[in-house]
Amino acid sequence: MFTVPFPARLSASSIIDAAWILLQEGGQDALNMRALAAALGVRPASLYRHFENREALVRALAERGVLELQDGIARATQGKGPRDALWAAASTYLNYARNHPHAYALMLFGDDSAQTSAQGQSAAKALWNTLLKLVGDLSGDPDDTDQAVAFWTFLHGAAMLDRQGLYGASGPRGGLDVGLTALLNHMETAGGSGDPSS
Amino acid sequence: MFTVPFPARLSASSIIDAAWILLQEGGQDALNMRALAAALGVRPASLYRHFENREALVRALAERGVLELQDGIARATQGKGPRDALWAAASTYLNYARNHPHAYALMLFGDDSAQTSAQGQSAAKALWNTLLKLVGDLSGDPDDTDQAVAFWTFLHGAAMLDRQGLYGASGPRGGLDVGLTALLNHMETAGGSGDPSS
DNA sequence: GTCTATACCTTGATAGAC
DNA sequence: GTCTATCAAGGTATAGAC
Repeated sequence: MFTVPFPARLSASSIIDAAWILLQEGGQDALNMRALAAALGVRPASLYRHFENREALVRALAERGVLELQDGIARATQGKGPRDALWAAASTYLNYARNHPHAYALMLFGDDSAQTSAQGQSAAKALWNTLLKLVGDLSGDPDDTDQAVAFWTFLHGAAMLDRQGLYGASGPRGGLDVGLTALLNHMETAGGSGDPSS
Repeated sequence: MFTVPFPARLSASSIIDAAWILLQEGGQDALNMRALAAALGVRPASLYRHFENREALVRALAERGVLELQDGIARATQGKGPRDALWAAASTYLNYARNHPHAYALMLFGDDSAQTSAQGQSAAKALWNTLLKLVGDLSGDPDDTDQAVAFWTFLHGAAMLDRQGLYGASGPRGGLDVGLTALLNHMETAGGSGDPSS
């Protein structure tokens, strides 16, 4: 008579926590409703009382990842000069992507890993604004989209190549330092986007 | 009596051609054995006489993509000076990724889009050698791995962000030009990897 | 709110007739 | 070499009892 379902065994946050672990350890494939239910000691059907479907769950995970990464960047850049802040942001970004490869992919690619996804757009916008401000602090142009695009492009490329192990056994070596140095130098010397006429 | 299976309706190359179209139009999801058989006017089981399994087919497609891209770069850079050649290579690379987004992903990510894949490694190595040589021609160091890593990182990042539509409605704007300019300038001025002691 | 039970779908792949 | 027929495995999701 004390096996009535109170208090609830599940909650949105406990599900997200378990799902996050599954994602972290086995990627998207490991993140399925059966495995998730098993990890929580519950039946798959029970999950649908807390999340309408798998997509909603994935959305919540992506949001969590973006907030974590943004928070990490904010903390790493606090109190630093423009150039140091950008360097710290890059380092934080790449470390996060390396330590949470599946979450990083989930944030930017969403569910399918093809085409544009809603949470990908949202995550991208959030990260974009974060990086844009930092870049503006160095280049002097508070809306230096071109330099910010270049910076983000480089970071994302490094995150993805690293994630797939495509740098090979020797890793990126000094390539990331070299690239970042080149981009930051260019920001400092070039000032704005390079086309003041527009 | 003339419906005997000669001459064969299928061949490895006709299958690859059809698979390439499916991949191009619908991505990996559209590339399944049923759809492929239907596109060829044949039953799914018949495909297994020509490819041991789906993975072998994907491997062949990845190989085709790498060759196409390498060939395009070779042609675009031919007869150009070092800096122009690198610029042309970048342009060709990004155009290829934009025009064949699914094939590009297949080449570098392989089947699953998670973890390291065999054809990903192979494709990466092939592209790497192509880019390494071009970079060496500009920087002066024939084995300037750091600069080549930076260059490739940027290209891959641009290809992936573009592919996912994450640059937003306004696109990368001048960001790609800015980034490439920064990297090429750095190659010219910095000479080697920057650590002649190693 | 969780359970049992199951429907339903989409895959890749195979056996054996022709 | 292609066919019919079918299996096995994996997934999301729902109805209705408790």
